Amino acid sequence: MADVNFDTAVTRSIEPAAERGPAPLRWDIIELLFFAYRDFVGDADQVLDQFGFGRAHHRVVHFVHRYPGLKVADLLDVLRITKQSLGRVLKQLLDEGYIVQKSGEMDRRQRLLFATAKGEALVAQMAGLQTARIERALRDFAPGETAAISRFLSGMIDHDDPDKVLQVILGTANGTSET
Amino acid sequence: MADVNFDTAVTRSIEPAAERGPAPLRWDIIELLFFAYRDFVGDADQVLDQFGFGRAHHRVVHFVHRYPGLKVADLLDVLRITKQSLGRVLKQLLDEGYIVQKSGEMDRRQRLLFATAKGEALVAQMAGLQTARIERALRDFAPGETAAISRFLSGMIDHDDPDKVLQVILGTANGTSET
DNA sequence: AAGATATGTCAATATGGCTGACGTAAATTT
DNA sequence: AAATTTACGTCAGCCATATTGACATATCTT
Repeated sequence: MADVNFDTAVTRSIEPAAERGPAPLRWDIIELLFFAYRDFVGDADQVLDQFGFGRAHHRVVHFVHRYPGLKVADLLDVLRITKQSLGRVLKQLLDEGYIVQKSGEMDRRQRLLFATAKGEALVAQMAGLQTARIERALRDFAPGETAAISRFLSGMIDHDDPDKVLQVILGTANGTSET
Repeated sequence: MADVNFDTAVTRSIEPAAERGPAPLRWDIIELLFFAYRDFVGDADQVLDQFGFGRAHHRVVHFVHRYPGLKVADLLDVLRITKQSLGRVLKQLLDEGYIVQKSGEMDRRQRLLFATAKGEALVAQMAGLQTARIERALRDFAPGETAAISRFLSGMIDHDDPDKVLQVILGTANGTSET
C-alpha cells in the first residue's frame, strides 16, 4: 500500500516560489478543522437518521431551543438561507410537534418560535454526543488552555456580523458553559 | 427589537436544573464551532463562486493537491461520499484542467490523481483567505496556547478512522481508541 | 480460468439550497 | 383614512450534491 506518496505530500511539493515570501499557508489548521467538524457533525447525523431528519432540521431546532422566542427573520439571519428553504424544514418540525409558534404580543405579525419538550429532547440528545466529544478533547487541558481554545474559536468568527444571536454568543462566549 | 428574550436564552430557560446534574452540555463550544466553521468555509465560497464551483470541488482539489498521487478510493474515504457523487465533480475538474490522472505503475487499474498548476492556484487562493483568518485568530496567543488549540482540534477527531490521509495528518499515530 | 478489485457509468431519487412572484395580515407612515 | 412597508407564507421551478442499485471493463490475484 505504498502507492500514494504521502511523504511528498507532507513535506509540501509544489509551491509557487515566484516571490520571496509566499506567506506560509496553515494547511495544518485547515485540515484539522475539516476533520474535526466532519466528525463533530457526524455525531448529530447518527441521531438525525433515526428521526428521518437532516442537518437542516438540527440547525433549526437547535437555535429555536437555545433562543426561545426567536423570530423567523432572526433564524434566517443565523442560518443564512432563504425563507423558502427554511419554510420546508420548519413546517415539518411544526407538524411533527418539535416546535410551536406564538404570535408576538407587541407585533402580531411575528411568529415567535419555541421548542417543545419533544424538540428539546432531540436537541439534547445530539448535544449530548457532541458534548462527550468536546469533553474528551478538552480532558487534559489546563483551564487557561481551554480558555485559549474558546477565544480561538471566537476569533475565527466574523465579528462584524449583524446577526443578533451571534452578538449574544460573542458577548458571553468568554464565560464558561452554564447549567 | 426587544421582541426576542435573548436574556432568558442566555441564562437558559428550560433546563431540568433541580436535579443533581444531567451532565452540562457544552453549548458554548458547540455554537462557537458552528459559527467558526460557517465563516471559515465562507472564505472559500467567495472564490468558488467566481469559478462556478461548489464546496465539493474544493474538497476534491484540496486533498488531491495536498496528497499528490491520491487514489480515487482514498478520496472516497476522506470525503465519505459515494463514487457516483465524486465522479461528477471529479470529471469536471479533470475536464477543466484542474486535475490530471495517471495510471498506477504497480497497479494499472488505479488512477492516481494530481493537481495541475491551475488546480494548485485555486487551492492556494482559498487557503490564503482561510490562512488569513486563522492567523488573525491566533495573533495574540502564546506558543503554548496555539499548541493547545491544535491538540484540541486533533482531539475532536475520531482517531480510530482507517482513512489513510487522516493517519498522516494525525502523525501516523497509534490506532488507539478514543479513551 | 476464475475471482476479486479499482474504477467508471447509467438511471432514478432525495435533500436542501436558490430565484421570482404573489398573497395576506398587521404595523407604520403620510 | 389611505398608502406603504414589513413579516411571514406559499407556489412553481431550477440547481448542486448526495444517495442506492445495477452493470461494464480492465487488471491484479489465486
